[in-house]
Amino acid sequence: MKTVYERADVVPLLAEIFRELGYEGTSLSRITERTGLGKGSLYHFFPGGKEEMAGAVLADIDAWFEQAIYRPLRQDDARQAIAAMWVNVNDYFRSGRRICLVGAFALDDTRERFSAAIGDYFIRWIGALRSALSRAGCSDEEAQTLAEEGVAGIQGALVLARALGDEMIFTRSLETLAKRFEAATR
Amino acid sequence: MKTVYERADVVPLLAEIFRELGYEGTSLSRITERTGLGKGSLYHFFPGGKEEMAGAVLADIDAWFEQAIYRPLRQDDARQAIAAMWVNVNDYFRSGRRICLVGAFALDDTRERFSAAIGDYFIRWIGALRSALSRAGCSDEEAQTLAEEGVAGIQGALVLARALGDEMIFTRSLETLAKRFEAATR
DNA sequence: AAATCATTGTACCAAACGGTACAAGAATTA
DNA sequence: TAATTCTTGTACCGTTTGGTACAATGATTT
Repeated sequence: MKTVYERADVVPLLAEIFRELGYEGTSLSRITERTGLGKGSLYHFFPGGKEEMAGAVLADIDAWFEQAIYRPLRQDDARQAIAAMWVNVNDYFRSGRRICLVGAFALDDTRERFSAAIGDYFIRWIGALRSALSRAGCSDEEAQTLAEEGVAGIQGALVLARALGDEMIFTRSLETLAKRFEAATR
Repeated sequence: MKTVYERADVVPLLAEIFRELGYEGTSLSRITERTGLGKGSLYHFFPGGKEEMAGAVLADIDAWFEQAIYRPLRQDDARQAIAAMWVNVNDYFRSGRRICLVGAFALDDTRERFSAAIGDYFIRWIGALRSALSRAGCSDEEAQTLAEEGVAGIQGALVLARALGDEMIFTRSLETLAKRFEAATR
């Protein structure tokens, strides 16, 4: 028996599984089959079972967005951070081939289990984006409206891209949003 | 034993259950408990089981959107039909308390089962909206972009409203979109 | 009223579910 | 090397899953 994995190595694998199958659709047998880890290992790393696994995935996602998206929006040059956001988001979601797990969890009953993490994720995204827009010259009201429109637009573009099996519509939607932001901050 | 229900009476009940729990999260026991119908009745109306139930729900949704949203957008006065769309969509989704089942199905593996119906729903919505925008004076390119932005914006607003447990953000997002459309069609 | 058809509740099925127990092997420390 | 801790595979648990069979009752037709 080998000691190959650490908890941190498993989380990204779990993330991909939850993304594809959803919370209820992800069974322990699918997890063992796709991670190669038996139930022994799984319950050793995540004593709380499936719920703890999904929780760890959400925390991991949150940490990534915090450092790659939110913090730059709050601290760095506003226009540059916004421009970087479009690029990073397009990469992160693989041009729409990958979905937003937080958004997906929000849509069904799974939300009840993780409402705090789900709410936080979007509150902080909108807040960080609003901060950047304010610094870039938008009025408070305009910054709030535009920030909500941007985040909602990304989530909607993911739905559309998956529904139509079309990556181009995702990238195109981001470009449209980017243009709106540029028009409002010059 | 009574003969109360018809197939058509069950479909809206099923729709609400699938909306709340998702496809995988919806078990036959939850269905029997919330519809009051035993497995006997259920499999009598839907011999194909859960998949046929969800298929019937999607067909029902599609029919509603066709008559209430798409057809007016294609046939009636363009500006009026667009204005009516925002109102009808806000009502249909109960200000964001209700989600779009088609969008939710698109996000996870459930898409594989119903990809044709899911794709159709969004293609026809975008197409109808583009038609109205064109008739209202938009260029072909602008109409396409704006139609995609509108449908994506609605889907994203549903995600946000559910994630934040906030109805106002949904209604507010629709108003923002409506203003964009008005600015582009005058 | 007899016969037919539509509807329904109950009992049942094998398979899969999430989770637990635990002994045995690996890695680390003493 | 001995003791200890960290990992892992396997077997097992009770429950729930989607689905089937079928008899019994309701409504409808003849």
